[in-house]
Amino acid sequence: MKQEIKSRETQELIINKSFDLFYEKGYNATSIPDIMKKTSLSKGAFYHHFKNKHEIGKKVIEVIIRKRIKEGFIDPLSEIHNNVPELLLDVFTNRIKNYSEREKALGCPANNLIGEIGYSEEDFRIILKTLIEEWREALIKTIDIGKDRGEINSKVNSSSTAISLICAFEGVRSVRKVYDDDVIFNEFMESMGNFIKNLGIQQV
Amino acid sequence: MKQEIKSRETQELIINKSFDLFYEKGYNATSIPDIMKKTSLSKGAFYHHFKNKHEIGKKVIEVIIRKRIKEGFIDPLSEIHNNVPELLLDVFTNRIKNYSEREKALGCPANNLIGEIGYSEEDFRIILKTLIEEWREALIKTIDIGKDRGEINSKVNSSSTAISLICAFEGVRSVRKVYDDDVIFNEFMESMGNFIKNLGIQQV
DNA sequence: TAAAACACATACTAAATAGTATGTTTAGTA
DNA sequence: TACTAAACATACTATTTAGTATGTGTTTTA
Repeated sequence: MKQEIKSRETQELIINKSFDLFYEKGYNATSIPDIMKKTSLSKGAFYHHFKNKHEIGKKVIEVIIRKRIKEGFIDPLSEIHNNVPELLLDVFTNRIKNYSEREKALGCPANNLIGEIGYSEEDFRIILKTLIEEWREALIKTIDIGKDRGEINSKVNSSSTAISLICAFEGVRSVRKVYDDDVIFNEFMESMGNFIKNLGIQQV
Repeated sequence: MKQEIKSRETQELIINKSFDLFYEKGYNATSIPDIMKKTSLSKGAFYHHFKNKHEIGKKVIEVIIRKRIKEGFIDPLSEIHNNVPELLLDVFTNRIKNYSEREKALGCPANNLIGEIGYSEEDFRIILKTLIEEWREALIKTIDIGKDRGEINSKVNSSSTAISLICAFEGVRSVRKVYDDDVIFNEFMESMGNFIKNLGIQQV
């Protein structure tokens, strides 16, 4: 039993440090020695727990990145007692204000990985797709609730709106990376705010 | 004279092949031997014309990526005889339909680079920022013309709208990378279309 | 309590990589 | 026509890398 706990702790340590480095330097620019230096463990420890770099990449996406999306963007949608447009406004704009400088400068971990992988890492693509789909489905549900309640115009296409919100959000986090100030975020929030508010207004 | 021409041709060849590989595999995953294999030239040729990998990275952004943004997104905005919302609709949605499978799967080269660089490549960041700024300024001008002509609501914030258009567009191209079909593009275009159309409608 | 299994550490290999040093050929020049 | 320099090619170095093989102490189990 003691061994099992130790093993899991070590695995978690390696996964966490891997995420930190992938986030900071990117997947390709991070080596296994890099990771193990951060854990203060040896290379033997890495290869005891994981088959290769590709596998830790998958684990990082499946565990850490998934958790971040769930806790940061999906779970907050359950605060459904709020008015839906306000809820969306909160998740997609207000939240940005609370990002740390590090998070602003480094952007979205999932999006960075998407940018980095080409045709190459097909496995990563599939997992990332699943994460986006989960996010999208949660958003669609929320928008549909808003429609039922009359808070969102019934003519709004929930699915296309959900995807657009995700895309726009991933887009700013990406574009913000090349800036060194918050101008882009502020301008984006204004426009995004209008977009969300318009979901509730009768359109032509 | 003959030498100068040869030299420039070789440099262009190296830059072009570098772009192809950066686009397909990413910057970090592309090695100089990789590049030179594509050019059928030797390593000596590379280091004769360029100082190191970092320098070819800068050149690729400054020359190729800049040209792509200019020709694909800035120059078309000069077709100003068109109605501005329609012009935007064309540049930001219709254009997507004409992308090759390769371009759909690989996403936006500029955005991929942004995703890949962390704090690390500060030089790249600065150049990419300049490109985005040029794009944004062109968009602001276009939107302002639309306002003057009464095609766009005067209450619309040109600057924040410009950034949002760019962000949303970069966002879809990124998100599309994890999918293997055009559903995301189609859904995005619908929602983006509404956003652009709303620019012309009196808002509350 | 002996032995098997586990959780690592250490030492190594083989390949790839950035970059250099030194050719060799061709084009410009005095 | 002799010299120089540019445009490469070839050969090499030093480092980093992924991955393996093998060791050692600690649990777990039979």
